[in-house]
Amino acid sequence: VMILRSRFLDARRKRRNFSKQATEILNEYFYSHLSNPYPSEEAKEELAKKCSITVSQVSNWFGNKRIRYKKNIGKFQEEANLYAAKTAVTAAHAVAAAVQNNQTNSP
Amino acid sequence: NPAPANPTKSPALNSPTMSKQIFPWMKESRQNTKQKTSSSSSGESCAGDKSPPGQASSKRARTAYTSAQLVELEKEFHFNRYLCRPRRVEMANLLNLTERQIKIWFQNRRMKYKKDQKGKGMMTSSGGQSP
DNA sequence: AAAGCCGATCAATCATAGTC
DNA sequence: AGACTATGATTGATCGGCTT
Repeated sequence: VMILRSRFLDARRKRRNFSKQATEILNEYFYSHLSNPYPSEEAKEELAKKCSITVSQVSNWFGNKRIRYKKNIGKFQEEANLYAAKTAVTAAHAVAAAVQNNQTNSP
Repeated sequence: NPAPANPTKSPALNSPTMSKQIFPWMKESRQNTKQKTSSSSSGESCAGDKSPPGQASSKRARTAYTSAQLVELEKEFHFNRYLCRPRRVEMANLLNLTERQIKIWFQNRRMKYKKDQKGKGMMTSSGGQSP
């Protein structure tokens, strides 16, 4: 009903995609918290700063991501593995650093 | 939803091809978390709540408000950010919406208003560009 | 106890950007 | 150029928590 219901009162025009780095950061967080991808307000603020976008945009991103992910898990399988591997490497580096640090100043 | 105790805390997923589980948030399509033993129309105090043809699910289809309805709602919102009960009943009849819908609309509108106010208010000294 | 509000989220949809 | 897909934003409606 009332097709073309408004045309006005719709400020969602002129949208721009986020930068590649921003999407990278958001995806990294999403897939490294896949068991519970619900960032706290503080986490959102931090992400917003890193991505140079607003907190609302971070919320929108996670909202869209969650819904679309669960709607078609298979479609994101590839992406999921990609980021899973990436964070695994990061974690490995962290562990390596920790181990080394532990050896240098140990009893 | 009591998240199932996660046995494996931080598995060292080595192989790049796996590790996909179906965590609880990926399930349940809303309107289900609370399964009371018996099903009954949610206690609504609003008159005129039409139950979907037949019965079954309460799909709560996303009703598309007409521009006329939105204009009236917006006008009223400018007058009062909050609605008193009598006025709400009046608008429900006028716009052919349930009291609940009016109430929800005002709640959402207040949230939107607050969000808008947040965005404004901080302009260092640069103007907008327009290529 | 019940009704309303808030904050977060969901889910459907809109409109545009990007791809082929 | 046009169809199709990806993606950011909007919004009616729900859920849980807290207040009146």
